[in-house]
Amino acid sequence: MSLQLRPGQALKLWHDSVLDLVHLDESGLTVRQLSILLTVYLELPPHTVRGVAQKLKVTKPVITRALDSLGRLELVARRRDPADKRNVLIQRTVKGALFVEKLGDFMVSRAQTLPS
Amino acid sequence: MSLQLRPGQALKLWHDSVLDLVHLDESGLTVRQLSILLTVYLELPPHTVRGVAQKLKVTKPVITRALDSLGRLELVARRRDPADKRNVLIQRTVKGALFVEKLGDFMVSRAQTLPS
DNA sequence: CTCGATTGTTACGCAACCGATATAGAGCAG
DNA sequence: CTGCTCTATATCGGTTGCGTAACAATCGAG
Repeated sequence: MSLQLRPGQALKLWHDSVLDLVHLDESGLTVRQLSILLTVYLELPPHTVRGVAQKLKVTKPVITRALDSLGRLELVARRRDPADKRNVLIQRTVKGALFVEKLGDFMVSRAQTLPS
Repeated sequence: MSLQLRPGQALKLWHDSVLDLVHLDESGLTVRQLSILLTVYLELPPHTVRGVAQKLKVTKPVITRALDSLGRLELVARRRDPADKRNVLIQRTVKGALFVEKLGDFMVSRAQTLPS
């Protein structure tokens, strides 16, 4: 089953949710950082720097720097891959999980207030 | 009529849409800039610097700088208010309208591919 | 073991953003 | 006109992000 959504609804939903995110902004997140965060929390592990870089179509240093920032905020963590020590595994954190969960709740409640 | 959306669906929809946005990224938009852009195009004019600043709960210089950037990208335009020349009216542009429209289309098509 | 390939990080120069403060221009009450 | 308020912008120092290029660590084929 697919979700039917008209452009006007979609944009309003995005607008409202982004506004919530800006208000929640203890962080100063970039669109890229947000994208990385959601990728790590929504797609199946394991996540490597290279893999995420390909997914976002950006260079690896971009991911490294974003992980520095997200790590400082404790929204994600890094760990060396024991199997192949060249790899870095991007891991979830409690704080990050709560943050993402809050984002989802915002969007759900915003969706309920959309005009038909 | 409200739109029923489960948290998992909402987050996946956001993830997919943000990913599209990052790919479309000729711009390097900030979450704040995106928020301003959507506000200008979705809410009723007129939009002033002060008004948008209140809406986003940020200071006015933040809006001024964001308008500099968005103006450089031709996504919005500025005009002095003839009635009260202290005000600056934030106006829409063709390029900005197309950009926002594209965002809406992305989200609509992403919504259709959501699992139920 | 050796060497090329792969992974992630760091270094560098540059541009953009931030918060806070100061400033310039316009309105408005008296 | 005078002074006070309001608007938006300019300025300052500091922080952060970017792209490119170099780098160290690790793997794996031969």
